[in-house]
Amino acid sequence: MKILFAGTPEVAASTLKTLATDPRFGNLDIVGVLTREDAPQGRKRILTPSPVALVATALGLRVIKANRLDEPTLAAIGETGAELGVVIAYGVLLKSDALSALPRGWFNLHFSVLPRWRGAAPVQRAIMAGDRTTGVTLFKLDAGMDTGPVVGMLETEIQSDETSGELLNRCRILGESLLAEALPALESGIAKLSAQDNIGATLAPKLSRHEARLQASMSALEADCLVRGTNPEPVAWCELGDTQLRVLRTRPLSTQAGTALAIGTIDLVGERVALGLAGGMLELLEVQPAGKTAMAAIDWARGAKLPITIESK
RNA sequence: CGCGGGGUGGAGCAGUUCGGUAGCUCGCCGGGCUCAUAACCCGGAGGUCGUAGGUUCAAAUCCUGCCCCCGCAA
Repeated sequence: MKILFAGTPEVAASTLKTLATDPRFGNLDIVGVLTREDAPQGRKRILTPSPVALVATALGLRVIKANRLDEPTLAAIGETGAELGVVIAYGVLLKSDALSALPRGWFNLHFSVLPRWRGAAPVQRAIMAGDRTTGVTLFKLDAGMDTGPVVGMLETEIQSDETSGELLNRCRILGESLLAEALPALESGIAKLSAQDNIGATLAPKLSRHEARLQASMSALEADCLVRGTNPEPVAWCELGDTQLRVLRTRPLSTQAGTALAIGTIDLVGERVALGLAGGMLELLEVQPAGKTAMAAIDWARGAKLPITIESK
């Protein structure tokens, strides 16, 4: 089957590589790869191709770079002869004329169990909300935001110490299994699509840095979910005087008698570095001071002048 | 030329303002105490202070160039 792959970030690039090289997808013919245009990256704002573009180029695939599906782009897609589109985090909304550009339609691999967490940051939102399980869903794109009929889904438990980066990687692998099952079914026409039930739908908008700020008023569990959900992007942080501390790894700490810390205070509790919150204590495991590389919290504590108080808003 | 922080034994930091014996908390090695220990005590190894040049009697510290790491902003 001739397919067009559409995606942009690292997670999509990994799956593209699998689709192109794994024997499970042997009868797949990737006739084109659609990805976002090169974008400035990093401090020096160097124009960089997307991870998907890099992988596609390395695989010798035809690459179409576009941030909008305008006439020329649709024409280029048409020239590939693709029958079906596989979309993973492309980052561009497809409107009706684009949706009808491929005879068999577009199928989006989404990293949540729809209709929960529709939108750009499903994995992060699931962790931040304290969900016990999540998964991947393959559905046919329609005009709405992640609202199309579902081809299939696979669920997985969220580990209590799992970060978004780790969970996303597991979901990626799950998603590849799902595609391995579903693509042949779609090709032969035996796949059944079932409409989403809008009851229970939640939105997962992109995370802002502002949302990733640790608040002293949180519970230890909430804060831990925030830290895990925002790692590796945009990363939880707190303010220490005139500087900021990024908090990469934490663990809720059971509060024993006599060990409670004042709310908003970071100090040593035995051999552990802990942050006192309104709802319990949060052990800091890995942090990154502004201007430094990430380090074990205990190492940071050695050079920091503890106790120290975080500022809240 | 977007703003800013940083590079000092294995780790994290201080010392740089005002040039003059390499410091602190750990780790590591050895010894001691202890029923025992991540606790405590004693001792020890380990550093051309990112790099190249300059100033100076003397540079981690002052001057100049370069390399590398990172936060913010986009």
